[in-house]
Amino acid sequence: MALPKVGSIGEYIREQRQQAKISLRQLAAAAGVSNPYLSQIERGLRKPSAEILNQIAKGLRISSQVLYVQAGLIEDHEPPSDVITAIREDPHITERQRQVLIDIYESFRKEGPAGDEQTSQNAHPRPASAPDDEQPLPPELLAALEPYAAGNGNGPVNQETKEG
Amino acid sequence: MALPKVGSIGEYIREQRQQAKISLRQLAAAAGVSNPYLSQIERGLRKPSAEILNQIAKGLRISSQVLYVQAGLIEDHEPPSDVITAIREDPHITERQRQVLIDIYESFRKEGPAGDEQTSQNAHPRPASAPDDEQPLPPELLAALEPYAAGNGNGPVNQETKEG
DNA sequence: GCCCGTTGCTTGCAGTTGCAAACGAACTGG
DNA sequence: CCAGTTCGTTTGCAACTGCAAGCAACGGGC
Repeated sequence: MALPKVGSIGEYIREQRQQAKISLRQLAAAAGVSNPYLSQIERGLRKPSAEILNQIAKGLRISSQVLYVQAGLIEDHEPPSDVITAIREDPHITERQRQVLIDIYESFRKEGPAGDEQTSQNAHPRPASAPDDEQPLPPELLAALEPYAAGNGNGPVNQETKEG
Repeated sequence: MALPKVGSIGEYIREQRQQAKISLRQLAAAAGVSNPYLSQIERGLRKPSAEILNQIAKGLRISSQVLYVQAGLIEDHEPPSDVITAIREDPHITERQRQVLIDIYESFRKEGPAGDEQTSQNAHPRPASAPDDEQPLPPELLAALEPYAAGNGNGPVNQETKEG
């Protein structure tokens, strides 16, 4: 995270644009906004909305989140060091799966305090290619997890709020 | 179709608010916006800016990112999974545990993409209600995980490589 | 009947976003 | 010198956000 803290979102955009060696108009075209408006944004005369910000991020080929954080529209993004938070916020898994993952993680934390096992913390970790071929997981273990994977079976998940 | 989902974000907010069992005005106050404006947002008559969206997310106690994705302001494909990233960067667990967690998570993603629960993203994990019938995890399952919990692979101060 | 508090919705208005058009400066080349 | 292009900027205006104020409906207490 060697990015210098830029007070203004506009300066950051301009920096990124100049690093990419593209003109203001080129970025404006790529982002789908007008050149004058982008000029004003970069100089801090306008406060772009999230939609525009998202388009600019696309045009710059950078993460929207990074830009949002720069704009102060997103909290400091703590996930990088908080597995529990990431699991809690993941919209792709069911509530049941969430709970199972958290439980397993916590049991791991209790089992073995790994001490100082530091790994390379890259900004873009590789997807799923481990250099050493560890066996993924025994099928029996995954089979044991399956009933949890589907939540409570087939009923619509609604057991959450059982307090009228 | 630049903004066809203006309505969906409002619906989502309303769902989350009603799940949290708070009134429109209460959320408006918690989010620091006016009640009429929140009403218009929920009904899809207004497109809230990212700033307002962030405040509403805070008032709802949900992640800003989740709301932004719902609003279509963040591309969902950007982070393959914040959970994976968080697991990979967690220094408290061993490499072995990391792999197990990732495997389980990915198996969950494959198992239950049913997509029937996505919207009930559990805004308030538990305001102040009694815990329901979610058993943490059967001990047998944790027991099955134990051999993986201690798997070192690279522990500097540890017994030598005991292949499991 | 009446009053009071809460719910959500509608209305007018200031302030802002975002753009089309036009501008001056710098560079190319005839 | 003038014509052509590209650069970032400035200007005037339509459209929008976001709010203060006010509205009708539901329910409880006297």
